[in-house]
Amino acid sequence: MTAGRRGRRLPRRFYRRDPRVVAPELLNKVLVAGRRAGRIVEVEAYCGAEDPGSHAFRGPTARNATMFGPAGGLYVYFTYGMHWCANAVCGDEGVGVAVLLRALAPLRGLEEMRAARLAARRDRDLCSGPAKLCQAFGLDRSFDGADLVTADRGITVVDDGVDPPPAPATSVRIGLSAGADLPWRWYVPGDPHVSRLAPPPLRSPGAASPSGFQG
DNA sequence: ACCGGGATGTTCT
DNA sequence: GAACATCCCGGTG
Repeated sequence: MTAGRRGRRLPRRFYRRDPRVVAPELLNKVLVAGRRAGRIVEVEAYCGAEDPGSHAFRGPTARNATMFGPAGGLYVYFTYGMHWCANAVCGDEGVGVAVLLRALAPLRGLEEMRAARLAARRDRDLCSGPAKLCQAFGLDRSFDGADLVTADRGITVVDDGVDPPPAPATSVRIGLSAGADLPWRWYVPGDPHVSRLAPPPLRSPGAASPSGFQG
């Protein structure tokens, strides 16, 4: 068949670059897992040994091993005792860099997502956070190390013809202590499925008031 | 709308 | 023992 309306998978060379380049290009691509699909609207870059906020900052461990594997791998980790988060591994093998998938706009398989996300009162809350989207898609440890390029375990990222936003919104990353000042978050301006407009206000004397915009 | 706190357990010091 | 790339609920305005 043709590539079709579901789009075509991203080649390995797409991932095999600096995560700060890959991240904004992942915006408006589509994450597909089984019958569920969602458009990527928010991402963050994690930059390995040069990034104190990255799990890979102190080198390989059992937990972060996937980050040091081939580009296009899916790094799924467990945090806060109950949540899973998913990243697309980037760069050269052995480097330990990745892009965190932070929010999606649900496209297909909404019934399954609702069943997996009983706490979500509105559809816009199904995938509006890194752990929410993993819960909605049923992503857990069993998906760690899946290859997005070959749709290993049924999960992949496709391009369905929608370009990334020409002027993506940027901010510092959400929820970090180390590396909190690095502006490596990108999102689709105005999209209601983004997790938050701006990170929790870090109050400092004389700081300018944040100027977020979104309908 | 905007807070504040609790849940929950793996990973690393 | 502390930290943690989070989420949800219940308070208050």
